[in-house]
Amino acid sequence: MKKAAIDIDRLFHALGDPTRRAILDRLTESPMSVSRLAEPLEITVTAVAQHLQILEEVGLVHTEKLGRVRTCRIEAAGFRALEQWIQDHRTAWERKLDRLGQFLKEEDENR
Amino acid sequence: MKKAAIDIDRLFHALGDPTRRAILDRLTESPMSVSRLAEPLEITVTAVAQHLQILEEVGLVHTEKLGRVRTCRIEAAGFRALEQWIQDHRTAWERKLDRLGQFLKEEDENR
DNA sequence: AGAATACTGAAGTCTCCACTTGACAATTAA
DNA sequence: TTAATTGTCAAGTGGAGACTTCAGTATTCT
Repeated sequence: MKKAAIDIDRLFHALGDPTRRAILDRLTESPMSVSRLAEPLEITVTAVAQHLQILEEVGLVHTEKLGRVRTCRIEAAGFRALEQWIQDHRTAWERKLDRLGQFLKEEDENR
Repeated sequence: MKKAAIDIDRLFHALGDPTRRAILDRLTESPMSVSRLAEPLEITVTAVAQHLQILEEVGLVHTEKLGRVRTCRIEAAGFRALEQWIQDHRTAWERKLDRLGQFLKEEDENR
């Protein structure tokens, strides 16, 4: 009965948006409120809240509301899931790329 | 005058689609023609070709046409770009997460 | 040559997604 | 208490993107 597994689909999708990556970079500096996050981005607070929901769903951000302020901070789970995916694929990838290595040396004139 | 830099936006976007990841996984086994790639996926050859174009643009796949057959194989550049992005962000991320560590221990009862 | 194979290009459909607006709720400040 | 701040909810708009179909081109097979 674990936390819902992080969906790699949604993870990549979440990271595919420049605004969301900007939010993450910003939160890397320090935790921050929603409206504070919205300031430099030229979009509505509502839009930022929507991005935050997505980021939270994939475990890249954690938020918590105290009083009227929702404080957002970065979370490790999503990042770890991404690293895990890469880990899982690097092996197969490198194996393949090694096999290709020989193959490509034979036609090395076309680069 | 280097190759057009791989756009991290497009990279994440490319990897965000399950069909495209399936194509990649498939190509990890061995190089393959477009129509061969299309077989197990339940979509048109045209659709697969469109996916391949995207994958090629972000350096995850390399294709080459000989005669009437276009052979597709996996390429390292995109994968490396992804690892690079992670590398660049892990530091900041971990620094932040460490700082958070102390903070979170103090409220460790809510998990 | 004629038929099958392997793709390509253009155009259309349909769904999803980023973002907005506008109305509202809750908290804090004056 | 009134006003400002901070965010939330519901609904709508516009554009991108994952397909499809159909018509065409080049190559290989018979």
